[in-house]
Amino acid sequence: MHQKIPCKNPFEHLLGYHLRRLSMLVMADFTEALAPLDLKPAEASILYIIHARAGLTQSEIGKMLGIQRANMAPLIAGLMHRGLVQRQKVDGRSQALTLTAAGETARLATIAANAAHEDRMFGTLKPADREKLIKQLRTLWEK
Amino acid sequence: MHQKIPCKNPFEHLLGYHLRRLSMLVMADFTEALAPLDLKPAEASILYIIHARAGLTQSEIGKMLGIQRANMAPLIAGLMHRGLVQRQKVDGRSQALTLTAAGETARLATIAANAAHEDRMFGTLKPADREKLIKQLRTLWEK
DNA sequence: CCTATAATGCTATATTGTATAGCAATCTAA
DNA sequence: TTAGATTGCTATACAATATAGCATTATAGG
Repeated sequence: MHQKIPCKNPFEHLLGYHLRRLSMLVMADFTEALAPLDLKPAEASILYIIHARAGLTQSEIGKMLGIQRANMAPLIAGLMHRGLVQRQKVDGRSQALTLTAAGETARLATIAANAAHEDRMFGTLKPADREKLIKQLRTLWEK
Repeated sequence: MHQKIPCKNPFEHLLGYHLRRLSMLVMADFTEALAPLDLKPAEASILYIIHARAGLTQSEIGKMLGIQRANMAPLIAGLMHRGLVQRQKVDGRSQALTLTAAGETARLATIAANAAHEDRMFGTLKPADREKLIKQLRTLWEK
């Protein structure tokens, strides 16, 4: 038998625990940072993607972001209704998505909000550590 | 889950993005690892805490885990109904919580499941990197 | 002591994010 | 040509979380 060390916080040595706590904190701050722009995180992500890869269909975007087809429908409908996104028939089913001028304006605003948010959350890390952390996290979740 | 489409990813340089993707992946695996034990992550966490700090009230546990008083009530009721947790009056309001024998058995099972889960998720990292990562994440979310 | 305030446990309800089922129209491949 | 897959969508279900309010009890100040 090995010696047991009394531990007040039983999660102290669990990576998953700290990961989740930080992730929740960061998401809360991100949500708050986007609120003045009247955008939810998922909506902001969609604007990002459409800008980077204009012409994708909403199903493809959903696959990239891990959002179901069924849940993409009202999201895109909302963005279109607000004039941030427009679509164009590709064939009888698919519709290519692009940002409107207003959508691009909104995207630029979220870029700024996001940068401030990242600094708020991770500003205490040196840029090199920040970059290294990104690489570490990415290799852990990608494949 | 979802298929990954080759793309230039506008989130590549965002720490918050990778943090969230990894956190979601890890939570999904954790939930799956606990499923055979018929425990949800929150329930497992509660067993951990009660073991480490027997005698706490459910409100205090809630504060430690970030769970509202209102949401603790059915959680604790469920654990008691399953005979994993018992309580004892402290005064007219508060009740001190302790694990039953069955609760301790369940806790030990989750410890094993959790260890396997952490290895599955983070096993590619060297122990030193793992420890460093924990410290980094903790300082980012705590205080 | 008495009383105002706070804490505890709880119910009921709302909100949110996400998951499932199924449908009509359309495309694709055998 | 036709079986099967894909797209967009509606409706619905579910789980986690948030809010409001209540009865009981504890605590602190006068």
